[in-house]
Amino acid sequence: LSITIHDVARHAGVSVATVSRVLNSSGPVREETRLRIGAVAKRLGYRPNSAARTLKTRKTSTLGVLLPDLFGEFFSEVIRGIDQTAQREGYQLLLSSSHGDVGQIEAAMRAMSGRVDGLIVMSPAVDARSLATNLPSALPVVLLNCRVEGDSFVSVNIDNFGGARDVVQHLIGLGHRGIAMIQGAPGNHDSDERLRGYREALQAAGIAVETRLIIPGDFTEAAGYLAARQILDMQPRPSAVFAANDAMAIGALSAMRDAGISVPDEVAVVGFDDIPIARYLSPPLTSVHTAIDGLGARAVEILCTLLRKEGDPQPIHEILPTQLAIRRSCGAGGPAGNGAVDGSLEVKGP
Amino acid sequence: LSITIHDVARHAGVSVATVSRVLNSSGPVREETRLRIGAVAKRLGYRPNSAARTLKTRKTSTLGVLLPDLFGEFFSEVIRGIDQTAQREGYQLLLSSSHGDVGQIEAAMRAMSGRVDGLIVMSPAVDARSLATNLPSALPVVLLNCRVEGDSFVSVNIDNFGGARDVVQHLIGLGHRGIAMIQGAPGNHDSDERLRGYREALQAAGIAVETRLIIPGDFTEAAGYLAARQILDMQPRPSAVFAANDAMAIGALSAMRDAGISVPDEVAVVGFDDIPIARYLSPPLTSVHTAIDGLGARAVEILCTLLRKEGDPQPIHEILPTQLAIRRSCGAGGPAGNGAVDGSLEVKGP
DNA sequence: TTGTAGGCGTTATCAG
DNA sequence: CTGATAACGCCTACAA
Repeated sequence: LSITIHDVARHAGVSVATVSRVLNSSGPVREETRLRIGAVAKRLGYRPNSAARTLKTRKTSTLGVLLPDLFGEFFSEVIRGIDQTAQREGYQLLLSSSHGDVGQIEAAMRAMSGRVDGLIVMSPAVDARSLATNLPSALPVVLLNCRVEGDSFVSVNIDNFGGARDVVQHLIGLGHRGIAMIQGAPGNHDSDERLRGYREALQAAGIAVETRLIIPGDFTEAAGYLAARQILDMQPRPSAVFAANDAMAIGALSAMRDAGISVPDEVAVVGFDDIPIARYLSPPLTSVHTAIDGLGARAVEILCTLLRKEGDPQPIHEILPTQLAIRRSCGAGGPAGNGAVDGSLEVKGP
Repeated sequence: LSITIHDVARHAGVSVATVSRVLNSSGPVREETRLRIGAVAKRLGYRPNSAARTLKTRKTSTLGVLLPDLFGEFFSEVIRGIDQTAQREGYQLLLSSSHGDVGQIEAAMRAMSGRVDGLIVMSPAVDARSLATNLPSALPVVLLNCRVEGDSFVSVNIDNFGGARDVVQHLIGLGHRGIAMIQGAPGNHDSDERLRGYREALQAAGIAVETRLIIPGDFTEAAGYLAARQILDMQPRPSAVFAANDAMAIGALSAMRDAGISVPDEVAVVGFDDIPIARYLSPPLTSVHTAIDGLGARAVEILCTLLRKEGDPQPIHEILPTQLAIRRSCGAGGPAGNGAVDGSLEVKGP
C-alpha cells in the first residue's frame, strides 16, 4: 500500500540500487540521473521505510531516554535540553518515564534495547550490575545525575555538592550559625550530595553539624511545609533553613507565613534549582541556579560522540557547575522589586 | 552478532516457524515443544528483533507524541498521563517537543510517520490541511487541546471555556464588577477559549465587556508581572484580575506585592490550571483545577481504541471538566492556613 | 556509471 | 502439529 524504492526505480527507469545510491549519497551517480530520481521520489512522496532500513543497517537513529517519576519543572527542562539537542543531531527520542522501582526501569530498558542506538538513563535506583544484565553490552549509555560506581560508565552530573556548599557558605557569611537543612528524597543521589555540601560548608567554618537540624523530606512542597513547622518549634530556633530544592523551600515559606514568622528577618530561607518562579515568590527566593536543560543537552552531545566513536574510549565523568542566585529570602541582596521585568538573569557567580 | 530466532530453533531442534508460533501464541504447538522452546529462548536470552517484526507486520507498538514548546508543570503532567497509560497499553513513546512554528512540527510529523502506529498531536499551529498533507491518511491521530475544525479529527480538550466562565462568575458573585483579564499566548486555542469564557460570564451578568480591561500576555510569569503593573495604573482600577494561567497569576501577585497592593483586600486575583504550588503562594491562589495528566491519559485511551478499531468510526470530541479551587487570593474561602498538610485536594465543585 | 542478487530477522502461507 | 519457503523494503558487494 505504501510506496517503496521499487516504485521510484520503476518510475525513473532505473534500478533500485541507483535509487538507493542517490538517497544515501553513497556511490557515484550521473548528475542527470540523480536529478531525475530526486524529482520522481518527491513527486511520488516517497519515504524510506525505516524498519527495513534499520533491519539492514542496524541503526535506528533513535535515542532512548529513561527517567524516574520526577517533578514538574525539572522534568520538562531536562527533556527540553535532550529533545532540542537530539533533534539537531538528527535523532528521534524514545521516552519512558514514571518509573518507581528498579523492576520497572529494568523492564523499560529491555523494551528499548534493540530499538535505540544509545541510551540516556536517569535513575537513582539503577546500578552497574542492573545495566549490564539488562542491556546489550555494546549499547552506549550515558548516566544522568546518578550515583556512579567505578569507571564503567559515562556520566553527567550537576554539581550538587558544590552548589549546596556555596549557598550554605553564603548563609554563614551573613552571620548565620544555626542552619537547618530539609533533605531531599532518601536514597536519591542529588539529595545525598546536597547534604554532603551542607556538612562540608559547616565544617569548613568550624560549625558543628547537629543531627537535630537535618530534617527528612522528599522534594515536595508538602514535605517542606511540614519540615518548616518542625524547625519553627525547635529550641533554640535555627536562624536559617537550606531546603534541598525549591519546591520544599516554597512549602517552608508557606509554613512560616502561616506561623507569622517573617522571612528573612526572623528566619532566612534558601533553596536549590532556581526554578523560574523562584524570583516571583514572596520574598524572592535565594537559590542555586543550575542549567537543567544543559544537563540534558550535554548528555545527548556526549552520547552522540560515543555513537560516532569519536570520543576516547575512557569513561567521562562530567560535572556541570552551579551559580548562586541571591535574592531577598536570605536577607542579603536583591532590590526591593524582584527584577522581574528587566530581563536580566539575576544570576551571580560564586 | 545478536541472537536470532534461527538460533533458538536450532538449539531446540525445531524450525523457526514453530518458534515463531510459540512466541506469538499463533497456531497450535504441542505442549512439550512449547515448553522446550520457551526454556531455550530464555536460556539464550533471545529478544525478537523489532525492526524485522515491524517490517513484516507493519506494527510498531509505538505511539508518537508531538508537543509544542510548553511550560513546566503543564508539560510534565501531560507527559506523565500519556506515558503511564501508554505503558499500560503496551506501547512505547516516540516524543518530539519544543516545536515553535508549523514548519518544525510538520517536519516532526514526517519524521515520525512510518515509525508509529498512532499519533497524539498537541499544537496550536496545526490544522486539518497540515495533518492531511504530512501524514499517511491511514494513521490514527488524536488532537490534544487543539482548535478543531469540522469533524475530520478526533480530539480531547480541557473545558477552557467552562472553567474560565465559572471562575469569573465566582468573582462576580463576590461583588466584583471591574474584572480585568490577562490573556494567554496569542493564537493559542486555550487562550482564546478562556477569553471567551470570561466574556460569557460578564455578559450573562449584564456587565459590559471593556476592551481596555483585556491585557495581552503569553502565559509566562514575566508577562503576568507586566500586565499587572498596567492594570494597577488604570483609572478606575479593576477590583479583580483573571489571569489565563497560574504562571501569569504568580507574576501578577509579585507585581502587586512590589507595588504595595494587598491581595485580596485591594485586588482579587485568580488563575487557571491549579498547578501544585498554587496553594503555597502568598496568598494561596484561587484557580481552575484541571486534571492535566487525565488529558494525556484520555488521549492515549482513545487512540488505543482507534488502533483496535473498536471505536465507532465517527469522530469523537471529548471535553474534560474543570473544577473551581477556591483559596484566599479571591477574597472568599480558604482557612487562614493553606490546608497544605491535611492531604485534602481542596477542590470544590462548581 | 549502472544493474543483479543475496540477505537482514520475522511472520505467514502453504504443504506434509 | 510441524517444516519449508516466500515475502516485507532496503542496502551493498559484485558484475557488467
